[in-house]
Amino acid sequence: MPKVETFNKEFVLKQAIEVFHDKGYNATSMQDLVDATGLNRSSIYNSFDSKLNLFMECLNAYQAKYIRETSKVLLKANNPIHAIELIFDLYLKEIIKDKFDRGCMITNCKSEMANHEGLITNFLNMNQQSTIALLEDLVSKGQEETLINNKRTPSEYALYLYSSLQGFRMTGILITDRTHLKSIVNTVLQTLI
Amino acid sequence: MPKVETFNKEFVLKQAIEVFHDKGYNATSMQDLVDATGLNRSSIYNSFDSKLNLFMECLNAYQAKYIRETSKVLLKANNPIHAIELIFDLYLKEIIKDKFDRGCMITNCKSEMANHEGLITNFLNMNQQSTIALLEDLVSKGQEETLINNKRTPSEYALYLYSSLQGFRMTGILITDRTHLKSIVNTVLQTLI
DNA sequence: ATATTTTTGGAACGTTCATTTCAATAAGAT
DNA sequence: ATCTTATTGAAATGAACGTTCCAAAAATAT
Repeated sequence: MPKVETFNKEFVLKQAIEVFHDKGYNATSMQDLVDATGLNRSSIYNSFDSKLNLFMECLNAYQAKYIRETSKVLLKANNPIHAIELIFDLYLKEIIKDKFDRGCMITNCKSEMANHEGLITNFLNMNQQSTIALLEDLVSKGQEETLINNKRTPSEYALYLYSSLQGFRMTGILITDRTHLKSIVNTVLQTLI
Repeated sequence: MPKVETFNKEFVLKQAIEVFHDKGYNATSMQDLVDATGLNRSSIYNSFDSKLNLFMECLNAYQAKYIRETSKVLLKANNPIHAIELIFDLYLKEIIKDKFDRGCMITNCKSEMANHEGLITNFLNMNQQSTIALLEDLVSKGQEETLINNKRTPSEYALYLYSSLQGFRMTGILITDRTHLKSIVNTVLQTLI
């Protein structure tokens, strides 16, 4: 059969993510996306149906990138508490790397769109659930190895860490000093040991 | 002299805050504000100059309300650590009370607009500074009274608590179960004692 | 080469946006 | 009563919004 998709979808999503991450959903216009991707308006609608759907694909790609990087980081961890530290360090690096100080795209999306768009709220709930599950697993193993104290259950510590991660990302929007950020991480970890 | 301002500015701001808090800045239209305030378009522009300026006034009023409530709560505190707990409890009540689960208007604004609008970024920096200063003062006193441990400096703990507060507000957008939320607060406090 | 299907370009769709304009109305001050 | 200023109503501004449309171009399969 004939002409197959010619543009690089991965690249297009990467460019779209940059805009959405910077401006959020509502402040991003279709023209912004046309400019950023280099695609024609029609091509965007042909391939992504709507602005919201393109945003959803960006969210998924953004999440997938973090899942990949988290998995990579977990392999380097000596033990569960070290794994948790490396996860925070991953975000710390992201904060410092981002020269526009945009925070986390998923956290920003939660703040902007949660409880307004069904698809988005569902994505956010799934993201939350899997993040907490990962953390709970790490805490559970950490307690088995007596590296993490037993003052709270894995479920409680997981929720605490999830909440701390979000706060960390929010803080990183206005505070980008490595020392200050690392101090937050250390204080969070101090709770567990 | 002649006709003095006739509408209730406090009420108008309260109504505008409801909309901005719910939808954020960009998703709120001038028509939304006309509908919510009951004011005429022209009257809004007469009194507030622009959408952005009205939003700034809303932010200030919203912040002032929290400063008032925080001051009230601090009077009830037996000691500095109790004061910190009461501040978290204040937010906990807000989270549970809000039937639309909108999170904190200032945190949302940070996520949506920080590092884009100068006036907003300035407001957010001031808000951050005063919040951290309050927390640092409480931690400092708590350490003097040996209610808070000396593992970290007041400045470090203040930043940690500030970050935790933001995370708490973000978490409260999707998790509104009192038990879970209270568990986060207790875990944060456990770090200090 | 021809048939088939996708991607393009670019204009156009109808709405909605924030903001302005201006004459009419209202009300305290003189 | 009259002057002065604020508020109102309603329409109009022009730009920008997300989305659609369609003919032209491109590219694979036959």
